[in-house]
Amino acid sequence: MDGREEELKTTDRSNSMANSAVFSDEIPTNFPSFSGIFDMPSSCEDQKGSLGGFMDLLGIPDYAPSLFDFPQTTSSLMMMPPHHNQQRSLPAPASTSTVVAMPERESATTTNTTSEVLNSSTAPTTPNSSSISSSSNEAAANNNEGQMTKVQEEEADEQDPEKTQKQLKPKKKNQKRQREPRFAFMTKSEVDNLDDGYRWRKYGQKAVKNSPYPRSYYRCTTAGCGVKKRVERSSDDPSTVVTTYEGQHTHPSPITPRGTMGIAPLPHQSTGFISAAEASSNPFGVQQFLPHHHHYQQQQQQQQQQYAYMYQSSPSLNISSSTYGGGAGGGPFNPSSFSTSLLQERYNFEGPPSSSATNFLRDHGLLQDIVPQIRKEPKEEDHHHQHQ
DNA sequence: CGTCTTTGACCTGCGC
DNA sequence: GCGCAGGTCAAAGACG
Repeated sequence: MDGREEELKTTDRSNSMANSAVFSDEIPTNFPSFSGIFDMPSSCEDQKGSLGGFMDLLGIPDYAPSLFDFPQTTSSLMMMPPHHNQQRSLPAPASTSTVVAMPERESATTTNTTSEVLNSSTAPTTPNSSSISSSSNEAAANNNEGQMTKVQEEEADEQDPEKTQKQLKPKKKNQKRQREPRFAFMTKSEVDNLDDGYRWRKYGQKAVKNSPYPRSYYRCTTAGCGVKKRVERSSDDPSTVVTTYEGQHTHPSPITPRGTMGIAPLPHQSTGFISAAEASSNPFGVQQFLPHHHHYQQQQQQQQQQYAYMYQSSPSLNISSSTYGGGAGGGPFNPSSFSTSLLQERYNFEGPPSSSATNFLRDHGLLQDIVPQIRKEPKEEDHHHQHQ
C-alpha cells in the first residue's frame, strides 16, 4: 500500500482521443481490460455530476463522482488497458483531468483467508476471465442482501453503550478483521478531503511511513452506514491525493451541508440508464443517480486535477460480469450498465463518440472485462517499502 | 448546542 | 516476544 504511489506515474499517450493519461506501468496483466478517454463537454456545467453518474454506471459508489469536482472545461476519464507498458507523456493540459483505473495493493490487514482466495484468483485470470471465487459471490451477496458487514458490525458495536467503552480488547477477539471492498482514487487536487456528496466524520489521522503527509481517516456520518475512507497525499506527488473508500453506503447520498449534492435516486428502469437488477448488483449499496447536471452547479471546490482512479476489489472478490446479475451477486463495476448510448445520453459526451467511448466500449468488451485485482503480495509490498 | 476536527493513546496484525 | 505500522477510539476543543 505504501508503495502504491510509486507505481503511479503521470503519463500521457499521444492518442487521438486522449489529451493525457495517468496510469501505472505496473498494471498486472490480468487487470481489467477497459480503457478509453471520455471527454466531457466544455459546456457541461456539471462535470462532476456527469462523471459521477458515469461512475455510477461503473457501479462505483456515488462518492466517486464528486471527485470530479473541478472547474475545468474538459475532463477525461481513462480506464487502464490491460497490458499497458508503453506510455510516457506530456503533462496534462490544465483543462484536462484524467482518471485511471488501477488496482490497489491489498492492505496489510487482509485476513489469511482472503489471502488464499486472492492468490488463487489472480494467478491466471485474463482480462476477459469470468472466474469468480465463491467467496466473492458470498461477499457480494452478503453486501447486497443487507447482511451485516464487518464494518457495519463495528458500527453496531459502537452503538452499543456497553461496547463503546474502552474495552477494545474483547472486541472481535476471535475474529479476524475482514475488509470491505475498497476503491482508491488518486486525485490531483489542492484539497485533501474531496467533497463527494456524503458527510464524513474524521476519526483519526496517522503519519504515514516514508511520507511527510498524514493519512486521515473518515467515516460516513449516516447512522448505520459504515463506509470509511482514507485520504492521504502522495509523497511522490504532493499534488495527488489518494482517497480510498471502504465499504458501501447503505443510504442515498445526502445533500451536503454546502448544498453541493442534490441527489435523489432515480427510477432506474424508467430512465433506461440502468436496470434495477443492475443497481442491486452494485455491491456498494444504494445505487444513486445523478439525474441532472444542475444538481452540481453549486460545486465550490477548486480542484485542478488529473484524476487517477484506482480500483480495488474486495479482498476476496474476483468478479466478472456474468455473475453480476441476479441482484445477489455483484461487484464494484457493473458492466452491463455501461453502454455507449448510455454514456452519450447521460453524459452528453461531446463530439462523435466513435473514436472514444464508443469504440472503447465495443472493442474492449465493456467493463465486463473487469476482474478486480485481488492480491496479497507481501514480498512485493516489502519491496515497495524498501524503495520508499 | 450540535457537529466536526484534533490528537494522544490504544488495539491489531504482521514480520523478524 | 518484540517492534513496527496501520487503524481506531474518544476526550477535548473549535466552530457555526
